[in-house]
This record gives sequence, structure tokens and C-alpha cells, in this order.
Amino acid sequence: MARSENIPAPAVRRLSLYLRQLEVFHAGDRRTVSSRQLGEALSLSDAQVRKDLAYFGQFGCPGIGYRVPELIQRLRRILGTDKKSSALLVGLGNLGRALVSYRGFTKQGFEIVAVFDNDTAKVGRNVSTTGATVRRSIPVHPMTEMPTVVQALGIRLGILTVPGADAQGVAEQMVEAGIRGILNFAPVTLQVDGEVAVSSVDLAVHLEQLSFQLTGLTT
Amino acid sequence: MARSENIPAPAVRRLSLYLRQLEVFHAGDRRTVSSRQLGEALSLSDAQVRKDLAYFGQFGCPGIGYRVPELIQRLRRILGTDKKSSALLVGLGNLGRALVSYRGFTKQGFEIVAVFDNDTAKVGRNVSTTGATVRRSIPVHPMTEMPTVVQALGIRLGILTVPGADAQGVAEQMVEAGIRGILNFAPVTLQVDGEVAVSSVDLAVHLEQLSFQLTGLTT
DNA sequence: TTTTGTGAATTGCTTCACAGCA
DNA sequence: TGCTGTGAAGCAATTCACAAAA
Repeated sequence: MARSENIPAPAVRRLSLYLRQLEVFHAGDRRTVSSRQLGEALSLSDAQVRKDLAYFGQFGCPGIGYRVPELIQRLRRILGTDKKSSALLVGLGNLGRALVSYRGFTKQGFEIVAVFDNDTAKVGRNVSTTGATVRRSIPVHPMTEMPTVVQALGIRLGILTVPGADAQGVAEQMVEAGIRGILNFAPVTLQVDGEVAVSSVDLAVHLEQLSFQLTGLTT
Repeated sequence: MARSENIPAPAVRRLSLYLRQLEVFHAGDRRTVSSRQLGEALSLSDAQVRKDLAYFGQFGCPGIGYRVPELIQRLRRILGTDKKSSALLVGLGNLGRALVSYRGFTKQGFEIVAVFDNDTAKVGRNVSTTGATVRRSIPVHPMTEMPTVVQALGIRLGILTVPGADAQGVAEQMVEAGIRGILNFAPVTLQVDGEVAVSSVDLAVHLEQLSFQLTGLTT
């Protein structure tokens, strides 16, 4: 039993972890891996691994385990990272600049092809990726050009790195312009239409989580 | 019934969201707020809000709601962000530099007081925060000095922004040096002793999560 | 034998619904 | 009346345990 609909969100999150760990095994020339071994590397139970993978199909061979290269391909396909896709970034502050130069995006099949900011001093200039492999130059657009650029380049993903106070408004502009998924770094709970996917990287929450655990264990 | 032990992890995560939203209400001079209103602003049910808060004590007044300034103070206390604490950062790449200049840390009561890197070209120099309010200069230490600096400054939290391949090793050095909590930005599942708290900001997982949702809804 | 895939049991989280207080 | 705090119910996720496949 597999296919669609009632897949737990935590299972999808873990799929990314499986994929990454499989890539590590693959780099070490491992041909197959068992649910036990995969789980051990990620501090998960073997049953968890099997159940998660089973939501998406039958990938393993009893007695053998999972074939590493094959499972990598299948997971990439499921996650949609087998094809490249374009992204834009709004908000060229410290964090925005760091993310533009971040090689991880390219590795996951995402390429930042346009940057937007409302600061006239930044608009019109270019930012360049300092990635190890390719050095590209990306134009900084004014916010007003977003709909045009999104349409022209077929962009679906937006990275939001503006101050918290501006985030909700900018998110609405992004949705309006045709963006279908938002990676939000602003410390705000965005309210958007259900059709649009939002994933928030919330540093404040992470810090307070840690702080809570620290105060719990020490005097 | 309140106090300790069996508090769901999701409830602790949401505590941070409540605190932040309360601060927004406070900035708008709101005196009290109901579980319904608080939940609405965060897309959560009123029951969820009440149950979460009840894990930590009795904060509300029937018929009135929660007193905003009071609840803010209480939550800060619970999360341990009522006192300032020191942090170190390891790995002065693009992301590391951006985080050193990030004002959000200070706002949460954390201050980065030392930076470490294994690149001899960076060691010995200083990095400066470009925060709006205060401009500080922070020394870049070689990795070998970590135990000494941690002891001398009483640092408990470490921010890890090194490449994935180095992350596990550096995490072990941090724990060895006396760090009790790690905010990990490397795309790796860290294996550390259970006494040490780890919170991972995993961009790859966020991106793939979004990618999965996008491929699910569009052709 | 080893290891998968999966129903059944269990654990954990969220929602419901209402007694009790302001 | 309006709203909290909380047991009970309901739902979701994880773990168990075993039949079947290599």
C-alpha cells in the first residue's frame, strides 16, 4: 500500500535526511544499506525508516536491504529535486547576501536567478555568487518588477529575507506575482492562501528551544 | 497540573511563537489577550493555546484572558531568555559572517563573544558586528583555544557554521570544550552525548520540503 | 539467515466539551 | 456573559512483531 494523500509530514521531512545519508553511503561506494544501518546513522529506529519509505513505494529487497544508487534516484524524484528550478530572493541584507552565495541551493537543484530589494541604493546593481564552481552575476530589481520577472523566468520559489515588519506584505506581493512556495527567514508567522507552501526558518524559535533545554538541565 | 517532565516538544516550540506574538500585541499597547485571539494570529486553535500554556502554569484569568506584559515576562523566564548569555561561533564562511552581524541573537538575549576558524588567514583578525545599535569587535581564535576561551568566558552555547564534512568533528570539539547546546547549520545529523542539546537549521530539508509540496500541487 | 513490508498495539498530540471562576 | 483550565475523546504517528521474500 502506497501512493498519495495521507502521508505524515514528519515522514516527508525525514525523507530528506534519508536522501542525504544515502549520498554519504554512496560516496563511500556502498551498494546496499539496510533500514537498520540507515536509521542508526540518523538516530532513528529501523521500523521508522521502513515505514517512511513504504509510504512512497516498495524500494527494498528482503534479505538484502535497499540499493543505494537506485533509492537515491527515486527519492530525488519524489522530492522533485531531480529537475533544476529557479528561485528569487527578496531582501538583500546580511542574511540575503549570504544566501545568494550559498552553494547548498545549487546542490539541491535550486538556482537564485533574481534578487529584489526596495532600497534604491541597491537596485540596479548586481550581486555575484561567490560559489566555488561557477561565478554568476544576478541583477537586483525593484519590487515593482516582480510580477514581470516571475512570469518571464517561470519562477515558482521565493526566499524571503526582509525584516519582520515587512515580511507579511512582501509575502503577499510574492504570491500576487505568482510565487508558489516561500522559504521564510523573517521571524513572523506568515498568513497566506492555502495553495501556497510556506516553510519557515525561525532562528528565534531554535534559540529559545535550546535555551529552554539548557535551563532545564543546568543550574 | 503543571510542572516539568512530560511536556510535548511541539508545545515548547510554540511557546516561542506565543512570546513573539505577545510582544507584537504589547507594542500595540494591548493589555490582555484571549487564547482565541492569540491562536488566530498564529493559525492555531484556542484550545491548543490554552493547553500549551497550561503545561507551564496557570497564567490566565477566566472571563478576561491573559495579561500581556505579565505573560511575556513569565514566558521569557520559562524559556531562559530573561537573562543574557554568551555564545561562540565556529566557521567564518558566508553564513557565519552573516550570523555574527545578525541582530536577532542580541534581541533573544544571546551575544556572540568569540569566533573560531581553522583558516590561519582568518585567525588573529577581528570581525565586527554591523548591528544597528552597538558596533562591537570580536576576536577570531584558532580552534585550539576553544577550551580555554569557553572556560574563561563561561560560554554554554555554540553556533556551528562549518562545512558538512567537518561538522561532526567540530561538534565533538565543542562538547569537549564544555559547550552544552549547539545550534547547527551544517547539513549533517550530529551524533552527540544526550546531555548536550542540539537544534539544527537544515536548509536542505526546508528546500526539499517545499519542493515536494510544489511538485504535489502543480504539473 | 537476513531483512523487508505491514497489520496491530501503543504512545503521544490535539480537539472537544464543559465545570468553574471573573 | 466571556473565558480559562482540564478530563475525556479522537486522531495521528511510532513501535512492535511477524509472515513472506531473497
